[in-house]
Amino acid sequence: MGPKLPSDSREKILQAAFAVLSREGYENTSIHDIAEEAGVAQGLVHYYFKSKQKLVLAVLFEVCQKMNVYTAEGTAGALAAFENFKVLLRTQPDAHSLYIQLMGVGLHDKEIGAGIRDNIRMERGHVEDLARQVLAERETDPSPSRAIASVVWAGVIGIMVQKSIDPEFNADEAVDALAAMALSAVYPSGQRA
Amino acid sequence: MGPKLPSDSREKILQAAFAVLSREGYENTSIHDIAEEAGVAQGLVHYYFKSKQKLVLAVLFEVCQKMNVYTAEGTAGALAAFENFKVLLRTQPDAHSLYIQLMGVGLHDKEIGAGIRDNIRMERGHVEDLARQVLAERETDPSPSRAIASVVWAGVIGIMVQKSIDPEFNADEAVDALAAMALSAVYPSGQRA
DNA sequence: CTCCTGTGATTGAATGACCAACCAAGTTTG
DNA sequence: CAAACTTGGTTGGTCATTCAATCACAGGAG
Repeated sequence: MGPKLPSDSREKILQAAFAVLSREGYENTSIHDIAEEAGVAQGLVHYYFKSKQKLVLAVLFEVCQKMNVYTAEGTAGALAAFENFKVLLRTQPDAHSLYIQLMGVGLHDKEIGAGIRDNIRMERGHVEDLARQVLAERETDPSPSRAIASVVWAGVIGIMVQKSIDPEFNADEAVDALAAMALSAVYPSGQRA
Repeated sequence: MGPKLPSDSREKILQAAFAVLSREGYENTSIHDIAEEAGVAQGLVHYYFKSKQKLVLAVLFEVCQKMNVYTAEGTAGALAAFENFKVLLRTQPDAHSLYIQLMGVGLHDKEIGAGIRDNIRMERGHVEDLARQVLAERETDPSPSRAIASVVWAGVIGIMVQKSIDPEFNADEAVDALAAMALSAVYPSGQRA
């Protein structure tokens, strides 16, 4: 028999919380349900996570880690990230569904809101870095990279939402169009008056 | 004393529900709170709206009406819509906040989900019509209009989300960039004005 | 080798609060 | 008067959190 790590139950609870939250939805999920899914007693959930809020915060952190798409740099990295996103849309619908829900919760829960906000800022920052690298490769003005990142990340969120809510939504087509628009906008031709 | 319209209380409840839901959040809002805000008895809420779900559905319909941005057609209509959206971001933060929350709720509530889904499809359809008009004005292939609409509406949702969650988000810059990308993408790739 | 004991892990029941929905009785209005 | 409207209390249930009690086990004492 392998050694019984003290964090074994903690991990089971975390996975169960993710499963129940994404399956049943935030407002339909009780600590009791999570404990049942994890196969432990209700009290143990509060032993490892002081409150429901802290547990959901830990789950949010877990979800964010499942959504990483950055595997390379420069133009190739940008193209790869869009491809990775298309794969994630197929393989991680639960994580996306839960993320969308926690966005809503975060609007009125200080801690969860801070978690979501930090995640969005970080992701937008990654996109901005990629945009700057692409612009540098083309030896053009790097100043629009922030605006581009705002739009690209908005598109990512919006595609996630439409895909989650509408099963008929053509996500691949949308991602391809977003990629084309983003990479053509990086050219200096898109200047505004 | 003015004449007491029978629909007066119903309207008061609807407005109160919008106010409390957007201020406190969905899972922190009870029928009791809404009745108190409206200045009526608890039972009256169930008299006019059979259930909490039906009430929220009516509020969702109300919210969607506050988010209309289409005032003209063709390229001018598209530009006007983006400008109207920028105004809405400043004037209707409550409606946007509530809409985002109901997106999350709709993922696990059949009726609210159907309401959100129909709204998204309709909005995307409006954008697609505008895109087709713009492409027609330019006498180019209208086939990419669906993909463009998917990306533009994704951008709209994503900008709403980022603006609601992050007070420091520069929404005007993002909308301008989205407009520029959308209107330049309408050109067939390779041609530049 | 056995017993003892302290500590963290785990249990399940109790607490106190809250809520959606229902209802029976009152009020207004046409 | 009858129908629509309004009231506020009741009901049956759920929930997060707390807590006292039990368990597993490691390691020191005898």
